[in-house]
Amino acid sequence: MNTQIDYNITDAEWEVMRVAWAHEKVTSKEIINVLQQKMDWKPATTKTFIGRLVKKEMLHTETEGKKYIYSANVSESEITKKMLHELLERMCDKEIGNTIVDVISKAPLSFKDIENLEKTLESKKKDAVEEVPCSCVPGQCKCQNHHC
Amino acid sequence: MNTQIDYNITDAEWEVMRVAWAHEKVTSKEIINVLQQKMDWKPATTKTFIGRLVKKEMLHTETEGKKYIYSANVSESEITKKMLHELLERMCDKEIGNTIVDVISKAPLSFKDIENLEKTLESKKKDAVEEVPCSCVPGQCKCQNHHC
DNA sequence: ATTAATCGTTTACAATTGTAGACTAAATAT
DNA sequence: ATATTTAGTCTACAATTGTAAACGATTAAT
Repeated sequence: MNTQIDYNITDAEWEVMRVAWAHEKVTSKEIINVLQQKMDWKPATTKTFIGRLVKKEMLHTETEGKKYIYSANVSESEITKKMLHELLERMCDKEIGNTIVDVISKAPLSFKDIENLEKTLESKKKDAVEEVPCSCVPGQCKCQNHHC
Repeated sequence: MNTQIDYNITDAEWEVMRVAWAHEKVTSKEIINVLQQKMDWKPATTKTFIGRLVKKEMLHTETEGKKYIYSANVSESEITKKMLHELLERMCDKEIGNTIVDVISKAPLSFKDIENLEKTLESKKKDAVEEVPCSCVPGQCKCQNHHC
């Protein structure tokens, strides 16, 4: 399908992508402006990141005359979810529940959000288990020593 | 208090920390063994990471005779939460709710986890808002253009 | 008492990331 | 038409990260 996009994105590149995500189409000038404000980056700096993102195929370019118009090739939620997933992968599955509890307790949520979350939990009950099994390699989790 | 620990941890260093977190106290030998298995790292490689973590004060060393015993200076949940927080910081506050919905729908959860989450949501209703305000810089979020 | 195995420290080195100037070609302004 | 701004590409360079060998001081084995 798509020629295997490199989904790895650095912090700096993320700033650029956020501008792309905020607009269907952007010019480099707009990206440069926004990041000059927010990050205090010199135009050249932003240009470098744009270039790297194009090479990685995270940004798509359309030629309009000789100027380029950029647009994101991957959606924000796609990338965000992937990063979140990677982070949760690093911990024992047993701890994911509590971790989400913590996230929720600190998150700014609307009533509607809470409602959606409740619904999600409701439907989650169908595939819930009595006890989540440990997902770690021996030596990288306490579960292997004691009883968790 | 503590002399300002560098909380930035790389992927490779994380692997080392997981071994430290799994034991109250560990020797380098144990860390090296686990990661030789899991990551196929040469002992020297693991040693490098241990050294860097000690320098960053993420790992504490106790001298027992002439050997060192390592232990984590920062808890796993502390670091995990911080990383999660940083990730969520990168997106518009308005989207956090939906993002958590997604996380939950993919997470392995026990009945007990679900119960805890429901309780958390319940208490969250107290400080829920009608509409979460956008948290973005102009140009980095659609909220500034259209109405979200 | 030597030899061999360990353990922590140093040094090495390529790849990635952050930061940006310089160069070149095209577009605009005068 | 010529000067100036703009936009994309190239080059640069230090810091961080991944990967590991080499070295020096011990400790353990023979």
